[in-house]
Amino acid sequence: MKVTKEQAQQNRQALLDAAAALFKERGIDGTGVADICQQAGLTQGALYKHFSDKQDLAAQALAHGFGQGFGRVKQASERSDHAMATYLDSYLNPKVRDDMTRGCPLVSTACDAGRQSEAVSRSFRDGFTELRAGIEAALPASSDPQQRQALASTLVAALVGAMAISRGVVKADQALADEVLQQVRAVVEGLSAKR
Amino acid sequence: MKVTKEQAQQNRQALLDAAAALFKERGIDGTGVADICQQAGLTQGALYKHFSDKQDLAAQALAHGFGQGFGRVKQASERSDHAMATYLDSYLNPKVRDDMTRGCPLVSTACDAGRQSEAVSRSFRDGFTELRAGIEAALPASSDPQQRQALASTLVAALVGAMAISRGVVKADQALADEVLQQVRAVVEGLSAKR
DNA sequence: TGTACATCAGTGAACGCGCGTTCACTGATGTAC
DNA sequence: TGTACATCAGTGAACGCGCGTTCACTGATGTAC
Repeated sequence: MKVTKEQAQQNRQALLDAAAALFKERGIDGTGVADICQQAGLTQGALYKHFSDKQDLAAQALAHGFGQGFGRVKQASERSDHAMATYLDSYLNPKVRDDMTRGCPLVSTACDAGRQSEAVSRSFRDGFTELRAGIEAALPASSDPQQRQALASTLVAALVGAMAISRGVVKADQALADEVLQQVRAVVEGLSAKR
Repeated sequence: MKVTKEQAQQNRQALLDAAAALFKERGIDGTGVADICQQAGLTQGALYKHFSDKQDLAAQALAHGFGQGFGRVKQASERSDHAMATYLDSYLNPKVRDDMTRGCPLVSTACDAGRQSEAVSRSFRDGFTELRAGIEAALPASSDPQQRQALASTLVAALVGAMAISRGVVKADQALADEVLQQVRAVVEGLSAKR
């Protein structure tokens, strides 16, 4: 039956929430639309009233996921190195590693994104450039703006890589998974404070 | 019909070759066993005479993929910083980015590994520790061995993250994808030469 | 404000398809004598 | 060296299942008068 406009919008958000979480947890190819609809409390037919197909949902869910907190490096009011330390704690966190649902979409879909549609790639790019800009802003001023952005790109790559690797090895070797997180945390903090 | 022992071993290798390539290209969840068997020139039944199930094949194919070249940072005979430069060229290469088949298994399965069996995680860990040891050996001697390993972990994370990000954004923005590769290459080279 | 009705978000069953896995069977291999 | 036969890698068809997507239908919403 028909439903109020507000209810329809709420249902749409529920689908995006469920999709964002499940795609992060199980991957895009590893998640069925039935699971998403069930978690959102709707039937499968309803999904196709909001999204043209699974790829469209994936692209919008990825963008939705970025909008939920990982883009910004905390408040600009704090001192920049302290803000960075806080951000690193929340990013390279063992608890976040063990609950993919809570992690940065950049990590969960890093490999997925290259294998999906161009729309998914666009959402992924937007998420990356936003995060890189946040990291760059938290870096101390540099004489060479190009070097500053290059460093920001490298730090983001290190964060994403470290979390992906930590997740990859954790089932086989939890000590190593923790070690990688700590090591990268220390090195990245050093690099972002320097100068 | 039965086949010589040598032929059986050859068929097994063909399955591992096909699986390693296809899993890298399309992901573990995105690849069907039928595709693998077809590429190896065998029927699906044959696969189960060599591997207990798809997870077993995935774990062994991942290990097989690491054995094909990405573990070692070139010859130890070269000067260490030159060896590193050569390695970075081959690793953070736009052509390798565009042909996942040729890339490092660590990148292609970084997200997959966390979602698969413990056996897959073990293969992933072995590949990571091997690559990290290679990078560490190519680093200049340091007074603090712990710092040296931490730097090696961070550089590997940066390489893996950079390639994954470059692949993620390339469909939407090729210039950005190339830029990330170059920026991370420059920063990593600087970090690995220093001191 | 009250009534008539077009709209359309959501339902739920069905579609064809490809998935991972199994299994009875084949027939060359390679061993036992 | 020659023969008999157990072994087993590989075949190919079939299994049940869950996938993404479609569609005729429902009925409350919200608009037109």
